[in-house]
Amino acid sequence: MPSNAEIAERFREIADLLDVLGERFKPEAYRRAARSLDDLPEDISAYAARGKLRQIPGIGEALAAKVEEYLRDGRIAYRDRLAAEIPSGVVALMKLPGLGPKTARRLWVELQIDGPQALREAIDAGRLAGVKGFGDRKVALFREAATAPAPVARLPLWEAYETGTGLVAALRERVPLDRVELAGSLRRARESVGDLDLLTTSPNPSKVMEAFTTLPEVREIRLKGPTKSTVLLASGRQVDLRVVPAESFGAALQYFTGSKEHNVKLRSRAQRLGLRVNEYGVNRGSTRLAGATEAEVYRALGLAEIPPELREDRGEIDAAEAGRLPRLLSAGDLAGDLHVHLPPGAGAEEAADAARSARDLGHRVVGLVLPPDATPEGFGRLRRDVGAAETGLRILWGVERGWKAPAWGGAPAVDFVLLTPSGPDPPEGPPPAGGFPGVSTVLAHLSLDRSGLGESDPVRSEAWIDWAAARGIALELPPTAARDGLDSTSARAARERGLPLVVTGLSERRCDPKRLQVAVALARRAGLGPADVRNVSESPLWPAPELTPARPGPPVERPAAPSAGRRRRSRP
DNA sequence: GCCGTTTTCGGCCCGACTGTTTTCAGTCG
Ligand SMILES: Nc1nc2c(ncn2[C@H]2C[C@H](O)[C@@H](COP(=O)(O)OP(=O)(O)OP(=O)(O)O)O2)c(=O)[nH]1
Ligand SMILES: [Mg+2]
Ligand SMILES: [Mg+2]
Repeated sequence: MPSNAEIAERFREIADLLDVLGERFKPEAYRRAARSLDDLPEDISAYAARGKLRQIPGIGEALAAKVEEYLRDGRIAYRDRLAAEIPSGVVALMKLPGLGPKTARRLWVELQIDGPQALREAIDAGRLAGVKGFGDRKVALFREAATAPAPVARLPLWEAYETGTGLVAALRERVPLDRVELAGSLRRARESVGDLDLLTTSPNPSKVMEAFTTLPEVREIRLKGPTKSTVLLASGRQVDLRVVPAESFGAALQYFTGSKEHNVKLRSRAQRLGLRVNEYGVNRGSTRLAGATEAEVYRALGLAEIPPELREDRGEIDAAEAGRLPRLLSAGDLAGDLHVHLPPGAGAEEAADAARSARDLGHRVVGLVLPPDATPEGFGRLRRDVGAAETGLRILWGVERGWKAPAWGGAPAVDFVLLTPSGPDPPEGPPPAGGFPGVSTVLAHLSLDRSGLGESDPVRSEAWIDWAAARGIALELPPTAARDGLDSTSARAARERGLPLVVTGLSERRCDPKRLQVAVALARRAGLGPADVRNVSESPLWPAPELTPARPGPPVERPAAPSAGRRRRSRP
């Protein structure tokens, strides 16, 4: 859906330009519409053709006209006029850390500074000295902002999770803390995370701030106050810490988890109810109604507690009011992980270790995955040697098979095949030989990634979902999202198509509960419940696809029939 | 520019930190 993204980008440009002009609410109106376009499940031109543009949240008469103009002309005259009036460098100035629309405009209008480079030169030439409101400290800050390297890119969720949990552990080592949570986009399980947001309660906030800002990995202190500090790590990654009293922990967690748009909607709702919501609690006048837990905060607003993964202002507040929030998957629902890699040439010991790691987590089933060069003979030996050594855990054997791999040459059959694509798009023509008939198949290591951030390219993910749906092939939700499988947006679409879905940790040698936890969070973000996920059952396999047999299929050992009530696939 | 179980016009979330401010503006979360 290229035009959705293009129009969203044009609207965001307009928003930035209007910011520079000092407009108050219009910029947010354009950003809201841009976000709606990003969230749209279909190409915007389909809405335009049906005359339904105005039904998109944040699109009214004026913006609908601009969408139509772009679809017709490939440009929006209003944007072009603004862009001609305001040098792009002024927008760049506004985006420097610590500078905003007011400063950028003043620099431009009063001092003819039209970009970061010009700002640095002006400062070095002393042109800012004595200008009202620009004292020495501010000028120094401007210069630093103008010469600092560009801010680091967003981090894929899984990496943010590792950095974040490491940081929490480091902080706990140095100072006693009551409660600590990672909040922000990480807690919401966004596929990409900009900064890390930490919330704590402590009887001694200043001690916590001191410990936080002096952590060895801290390169620079951006802000430091009694309740809030911001630092940059050596990596350039920003971390925000907020400390609040224990009785405000729930309200603060609600605030710091966001999203911003969710918070604004919630607080507007509170206003209507005669209430005020902030990070310290819910209040009516000077009476405090809630604050210790998030559930309390939502209840005070007449809402069911909204899972963090859904807090994006995409209708979840109305759903919470109506009691229509979905029952989401939780880690405890899973019977086991279906994607634990065994190393090349793994023997019985390694396989047994992997199985035991799963059993020790209380799992009832594990999918052990052989590397692509595995052979039926080697697999036969491995399975025999592992034998009945394991108790209380069912092993399902899978093998990764490349698209062009020769068909699996004979018995014994594995329990499932992880078919790995060789290119970015589904191929035309006959189905691959890598799989084989009669065996459940999942597309694995599917890379739909658009930007290296775990977010899928909507066009390609739709193509793969179509391809898999037509063949009864399952799709995978790994902790790395679109790098290796579905992200939450495409998982939502796949669920609507009724595809078999598996939530996996995609780990090496051992079942990794932390990776599984992240994958579950992504599944929750997709709105998936236990009924949508195959591996909630210890018989998680799904019907085998229809692939062209390369040779008569070997006898297939199916330890158990797939559960009843499975969805039927349809041919295209 | 959008939007409506108080509004079709008047609102549009609320607070922390910093700098230069003598009472607050700007930026950010
Ligand atoms: N009420 C309110 N809350 C905000 C605002 N801006 C940010 N927050 C809250 C909600 C955010 O999720 C949280 C953390 O802010 P961040 O800027 O780190 O955003 P977030 O973590 O959601 O996304 P990120 O991946 O860091 O870009 O603070 C705001 O303008 N108003
Ligand atoms: Mg954040
Ligand atoms: Mg933050």
